[in-house]
Amino acid sequence: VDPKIWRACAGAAVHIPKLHSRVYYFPQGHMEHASPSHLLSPAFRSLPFVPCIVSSRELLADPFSDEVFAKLILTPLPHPFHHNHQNYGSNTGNDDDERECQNAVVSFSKILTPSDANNGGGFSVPRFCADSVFPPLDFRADPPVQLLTVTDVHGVAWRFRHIYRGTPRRHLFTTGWSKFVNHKKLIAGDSVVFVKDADGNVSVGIRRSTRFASTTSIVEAEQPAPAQG
Amino acid sequence: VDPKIWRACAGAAVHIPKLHSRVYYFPQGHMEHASPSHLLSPAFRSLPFVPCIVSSRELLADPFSDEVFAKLILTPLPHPFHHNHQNYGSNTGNDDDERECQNAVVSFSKILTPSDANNGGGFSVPRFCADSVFPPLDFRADPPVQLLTVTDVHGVAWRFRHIYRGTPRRHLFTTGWSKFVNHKKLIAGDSVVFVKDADGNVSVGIRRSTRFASTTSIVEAEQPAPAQG
DNA sequence: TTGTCGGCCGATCGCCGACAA
DNA sequence: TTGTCGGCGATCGGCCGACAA
Repeated sequence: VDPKIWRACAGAAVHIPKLHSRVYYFPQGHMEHASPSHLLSPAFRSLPFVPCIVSSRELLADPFSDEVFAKLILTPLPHPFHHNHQNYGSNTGNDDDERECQNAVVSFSKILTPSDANNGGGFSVPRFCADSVFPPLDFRADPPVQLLTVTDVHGVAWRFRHIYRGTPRRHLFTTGWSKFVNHKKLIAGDSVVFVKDADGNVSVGIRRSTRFASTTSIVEAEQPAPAQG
Repeated sequence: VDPKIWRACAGAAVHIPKLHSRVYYFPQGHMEHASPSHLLSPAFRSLPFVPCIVSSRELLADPFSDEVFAKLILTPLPHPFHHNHQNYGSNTGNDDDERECQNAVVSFSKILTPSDANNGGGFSVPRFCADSVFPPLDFRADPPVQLLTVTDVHGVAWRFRHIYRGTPRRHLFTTGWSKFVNHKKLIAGDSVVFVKDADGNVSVGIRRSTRFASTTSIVEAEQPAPAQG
């Protein structure tokens, strides 16, 4: 998975330790989050924490739900960390892919409204997103319209008809949007993330709202969110 | 799963040993059919066959594909079979459910034509099926029509509009058929099996044609098959 | 007897500007 | 600036008899 779109989907608050960095593994915390059947060597289970090295690091996306996650392999260190050890890696600063992300990358996320997710078929493109992420329209045309190709986390290409119309004028996705919503099984409250890289290529990621088993809608509580990433 | 519809789906050639009957387990044959990861005790792997008792027997259907299968648990016998042993069960004759199936049960199977599986939405009901399996229509009506409710292997009810119309007259399923085809993901070459029990209740089962990875259609080769079960 | 086709009608999809928040 | 609505035109699903195999 491309690190730019991965990072945009995960959000700015998520930090994944870089390769070869030193981390502490907390067996107790892991046990609480993992499934009950998760097995852990008894030698580690009783320790409060285990010093480790990140020996493998992959940014992945679920092939069905598109949800992003990281796969880390931690190798226990034979001895606790010692200050000023010569083989220390750095835990601070940015990873290579994080640095790359900050380099000439623009992203924008929007929580889908009921109208966006409806079978009505359209998507209201916020003005800022159209101006800063998508290729500029030819405003001499009436109405200005273009075919936009974006790629998802798996590299699959999706095409949206991007039009600027209506009174007052606004940016919209029409043809192609409904197919995307249905295929990704998006509902109101989910988010879409558009990312433009340095070459002007646009990617799209999705972030699903946490859906409770409760019958009450949580869409209201999810509404107020910062739009720009 | 109801044994009547299970047997109709499996076909007359399929024989499942009855409970408590004696069977031979062939490890080599099983290994060849099972997935490579299937584990088998080394104690059994080298034997040509293992005398067993059928200690559990269930007729099941895959919840997604509707394909029927049997789950047997075989308990190895400590010693090879001896003739005239007092605890011998019988391997011949019919199981209880096979006997039940033969009792006042009528079934009919048809391989779906392209027209049956098309999105056109209809199903040509063969004359014999309409006469012998489905409840009789009121031929005084013009056209004769009724709403037929059938249950699948999971006990889910499906409703088909059964009408006798056209020139020349023929039996057809219209409303409800397309929904069934799409939900079961049926294609031309697959079969449907209708079963009427002694109480006149109608069940429906499906049997999928073996589909090869090859790009050539196998529909032609599958066509000539006996219709009545 | 029954598989396939073209015609046709109604339902749904989805594009549109109006309007208001 | 943008969310929702009603209108309406295009498309599609699916019911029909004709016809032939």
